Amino acid sequence: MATIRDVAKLAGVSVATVSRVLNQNGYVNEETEKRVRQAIKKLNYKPNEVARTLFKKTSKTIGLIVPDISNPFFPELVRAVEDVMNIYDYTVILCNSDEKNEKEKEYMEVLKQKYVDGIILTTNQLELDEVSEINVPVVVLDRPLNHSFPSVIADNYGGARLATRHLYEIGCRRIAHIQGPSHVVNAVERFNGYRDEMKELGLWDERLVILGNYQLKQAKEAVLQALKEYDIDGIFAGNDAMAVGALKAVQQLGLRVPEDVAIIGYDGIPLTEMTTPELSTISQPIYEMGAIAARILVKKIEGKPLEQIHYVLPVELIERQSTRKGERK
Amino acid sequence: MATIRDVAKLAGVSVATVSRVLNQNGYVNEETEKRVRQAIKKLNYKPNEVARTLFKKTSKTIGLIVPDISNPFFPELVRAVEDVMNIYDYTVILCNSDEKNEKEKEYMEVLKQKYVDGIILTTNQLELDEVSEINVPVVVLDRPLNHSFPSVIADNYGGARLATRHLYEIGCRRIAHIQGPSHVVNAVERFNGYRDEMKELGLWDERLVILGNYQLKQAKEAVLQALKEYDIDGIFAGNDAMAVGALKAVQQLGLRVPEDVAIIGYDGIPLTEMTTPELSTISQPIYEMGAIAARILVKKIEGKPLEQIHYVLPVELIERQSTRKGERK
DNA sequence: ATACTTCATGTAACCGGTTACATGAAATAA
DNA sequence: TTATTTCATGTAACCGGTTACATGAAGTAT
Repeated sequence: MATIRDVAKLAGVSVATVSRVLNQNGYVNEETEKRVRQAIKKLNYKPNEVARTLFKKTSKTIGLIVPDISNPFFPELVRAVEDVMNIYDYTVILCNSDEKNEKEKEYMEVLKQKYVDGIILTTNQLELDEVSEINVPVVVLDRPLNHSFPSVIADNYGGARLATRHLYEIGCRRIAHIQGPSHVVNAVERFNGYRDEMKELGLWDERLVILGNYQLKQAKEAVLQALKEYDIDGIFAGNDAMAVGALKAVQQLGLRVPEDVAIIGYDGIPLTEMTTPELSTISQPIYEMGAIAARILVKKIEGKPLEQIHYVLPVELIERQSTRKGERK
Repeated sequence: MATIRDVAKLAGVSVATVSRVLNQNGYVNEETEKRVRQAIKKLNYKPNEVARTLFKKTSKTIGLIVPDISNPFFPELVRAVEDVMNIYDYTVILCNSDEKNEKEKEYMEVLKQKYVDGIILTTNQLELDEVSEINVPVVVLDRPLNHSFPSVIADNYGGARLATRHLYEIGCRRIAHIQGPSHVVNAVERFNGYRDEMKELGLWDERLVILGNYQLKQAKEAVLQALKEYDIDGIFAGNDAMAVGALKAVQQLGLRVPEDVAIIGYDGIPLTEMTTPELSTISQPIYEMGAIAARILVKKIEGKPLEQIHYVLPVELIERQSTRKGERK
């Protein structure tokens, strides 16, 4: 591997001059520049990013901490972040935290030691004091963490009300909700939206709340149970995976979707188009969330002012077969 | 941020001694070590990885290049790589190539400049000369690239024969194959397996080969077309997404799965359990593939000998409703 | 003619670690 | 008692870039 000193020697100039050519700053004579560029080409010289990082204290690298990339919500988010950061010549270190505080903290530490220029974080866990001692730009994604950091989330509360009202409008009156894990903030907000909408509709009945953990299997079991115990004609699942679980439970009991039980999910992951019947869902602008978070982070890194600190993106009702009006009795 | 010199000063020793304590090499007096550790704690000193990397030429970071993380085959693979590398204290830079030669080359270049210790590559494209000039350990994953690099793949050919024979055994005689894109090596191998098995069964008919591009939508359209033109009673899809496309096409035409047309996919992604009927598939040990690739890479990085260079992992037939024997006429 | 810019380039310190080498004390061997 | 090891620590070069500062030539304003 050629170094800047090799280039300097070959071109008959000092390293400073080579550096000037490389970074296009300072004065360099045209002829000299030509010689330097030739030397660079001849030696196939590529500047060592690590040396540059050490001096400049900026690595053109960011950290992205997600709970679990194999959870189908995250790949698109990660992809968006990578795409945008790539445009700005940043590279992305991917970290899976499994929502574990310990892993998150370890990763934060490692990322800092590697001089990442910023971190995008998807978590509920990190407590204020821990995060605030981080002297690296941070953007919080998908889950509202706390005040001080810029954040990008979707309108969980509003989306939940939308889903609930939709079920009501197609004729459901006994609308159950499969709740996500209570330590996940957005799951709680969705529950709140459901509860408030149900109260407003005069349909609230706490027995219609089914506990889920965002996983298909557990949701399926829970719904099987619930369907036996209570009269239910609509299910609003806290995420799409649980909606599939609900779908399977309903079908297993020989009930029809949406005729007997209508189902709507939440997130809008591609999966919802693959089931039969296709699932209605509240679609979050997943890609856009990732892209915005990335753009905000770049701005913070570059020290530019943010027009806005907290982004709450609108969600959208996607009506598919699992809640089709005409198909309900 | 405290540096090693701050620690040295506080502990009243030289930087060399601090470094010795940090790296547990060389002689250090017990008392001295204690003082140094106290200073480290007091200053909350964390060594600067970048400086270390510059000198040692090893960054404890690897690059992972995949076509597209939002393709549902890859999240699990990526997760496996990250998990294993994490154990060995490596960090993973994720790159999406979209199978584009240009992006791959750019990423390779950037990764090298960042002194990554190794690269895991999922590609068909990179030509021999380009890759061989890379002086970083490389492991090829999922797709056989060429001889010189260690590789981890699953038995595509064998899996395809297995799938085809399975359809035969449950009674299918007009077995179609939805082929993946011809520039993807594993798609070609799956096709070869299908073709050879069909020939051996005396069922080969090239009109039964349907062109797909690994995407659901395109496969659905192609299958709709094919079902109208030819008599087909079984479909072996080159991947699971296309199997879902086939399922939708068959259902749209009012045919039953598996009674009229049996369907089997390939890959074994979680999605196959979410459809109705659930999809039979040839399951690749996705997580294991990623994990093995990561372990091989670590060995190469550490200069240890590999027991084996090319790993071809066995695949497994997962029989679900879409090919259930009893349910076929 | 003198002073001040602008242009062009080089020297060397610096970023924050690691380590080869030097130095010397204490312990052990001959 | 002297020679050799082992233990303990420090000095300074090095990794490969960047840049503050110095130097000097050429151009131009006064």
